[in-house]
Amino acid sequence: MSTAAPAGYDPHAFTPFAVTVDLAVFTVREERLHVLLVERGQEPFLGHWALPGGFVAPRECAEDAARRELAEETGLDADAVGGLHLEQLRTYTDPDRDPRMRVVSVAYAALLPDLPEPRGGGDAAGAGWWDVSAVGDLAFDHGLILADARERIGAKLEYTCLATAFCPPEFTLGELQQVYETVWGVELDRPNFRRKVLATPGFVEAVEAPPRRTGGRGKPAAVHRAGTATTLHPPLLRPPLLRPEGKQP
Amino acid sequence: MSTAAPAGYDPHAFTPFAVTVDLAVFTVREERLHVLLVERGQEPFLGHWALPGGFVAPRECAEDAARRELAEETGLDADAVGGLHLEQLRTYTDPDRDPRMRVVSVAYAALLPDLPEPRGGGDAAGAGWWDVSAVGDLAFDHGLILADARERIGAKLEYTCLATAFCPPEFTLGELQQVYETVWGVELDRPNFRRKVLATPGFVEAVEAPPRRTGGRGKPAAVHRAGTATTLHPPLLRPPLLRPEGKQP
DNA sequence: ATAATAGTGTCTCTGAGACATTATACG
DNA sequence: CGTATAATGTCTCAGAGACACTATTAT
Repeated sequence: MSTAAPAGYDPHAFTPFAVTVDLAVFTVREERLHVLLVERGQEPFLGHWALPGGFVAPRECAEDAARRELAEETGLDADAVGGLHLEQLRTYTDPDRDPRMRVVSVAYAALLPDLPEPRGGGDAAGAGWWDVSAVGDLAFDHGLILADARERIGAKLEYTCLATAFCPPEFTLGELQQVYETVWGVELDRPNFRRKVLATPGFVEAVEAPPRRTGGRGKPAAVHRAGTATTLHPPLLRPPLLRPEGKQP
Repeated sequence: MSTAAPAGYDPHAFTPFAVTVDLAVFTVREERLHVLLVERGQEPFLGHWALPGGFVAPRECAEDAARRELAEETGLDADAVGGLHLEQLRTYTDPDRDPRMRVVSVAYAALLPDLPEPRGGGDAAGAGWWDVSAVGDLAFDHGLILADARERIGAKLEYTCLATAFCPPEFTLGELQQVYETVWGVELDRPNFRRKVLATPGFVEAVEAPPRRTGGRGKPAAVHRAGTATTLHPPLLRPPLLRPEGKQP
């Protein structure tokens, strides 16, 4: 833009890039955080696991591309994918992140309830849910993207109502608490969690229905739906864990 | 990636995009939030104001491109630009956001102290600081980017120590408070603000120096430097303002 | 009965908002 | 002196952590 580089705005002076989307799709299964991975069927990184993703089409915005890829990978129908929360995470632009060519990738994170069918895409190379703490090295910089996505999701639970996106349409407060505990990797006090959630208008609303069994034993839990609120005021902060109180006076 | 779209990973099947960076560079001048804008010297949007930015070079990551553009626009030397906080905001990918061709833009936000020299780039078309509340329509989707940047900056002040980036190397607590009040558009209670800042270890540290004049009258304020902490626990939340308490049972 | 899970009540402590008071400069 | 700004102190209330206790189911 400066006079020293007037070519900056010259429409013929640009370098062509490929633009892709990569998806970090999370769910909670069996009290563990899981992420959707696909096994690569081509070089580079043939046989390695990677985040699902693909190229952005010529007349498509990145979010539409992400929804399209998500529908392909999970087998969810377009309506379901159209309604769920997709969060743009960050864009990864290291010149060497793809050995073939210059590719910048816009990363998205998505949260799904535990699907009865673990995968939907008829991908020959394989796809499936992985416990995030058991994920090894991923293709490209997808390990970095996955780490950023986990951090972002954890932070978002603090000040948004996003946790309900991990739950089925109707859920118990225990299941909602399990989401927080799984994503944050901590245990929460049940009475306090309950008090906080119910004290936030619009976070959840009670469902007038027969209470749900919890697998057999114990008192059946009341059933709730996600409310209309999107943000938490005040936030539900993660317990500080081992914060070293950095004092050096 | 699914068998229905195997071309997705074909390195010759991608659509070429131009990739740019756009910068929302903020400062606080005269108790108002200001943003750096440049006047466009070419079509499209000739004569309109826009955020500074430019194309990403062939072997450059987006953040390097942003720093390069920032140095060109502000006239800061490379060392100063290399040290300051650049925050990747979002990537804008609407297919029609640039009428000339398909351009995706990675937006960054930066915070600067009030510079003695309002601009540095010898840009013929003009550049300067604008009061954000007096900014009219901008070129492309830069109005949207600017709005997103303001929101992000405001949110970041809540849970990070970023506000010191708006201040010169040495500053008073009154100046720091002014940053919060300017960005948030609210008035804060001075004793409470002071208590909160000083109670956060590593946010600021006192400078052993003669107290600074405040323009003449009144008691001189003690001088502080930015500390080593980067996050605020617990956060310094914006006053809820007019939160309508959305209750509809 | 006991075990297991859901839900309620209560005490306490921290932190923030409101605001009075004191301190130190200038004129 | 009066005025202006910086800094300290105090009161109160909301919200969160800890935890005791009650309720309702299955076995």
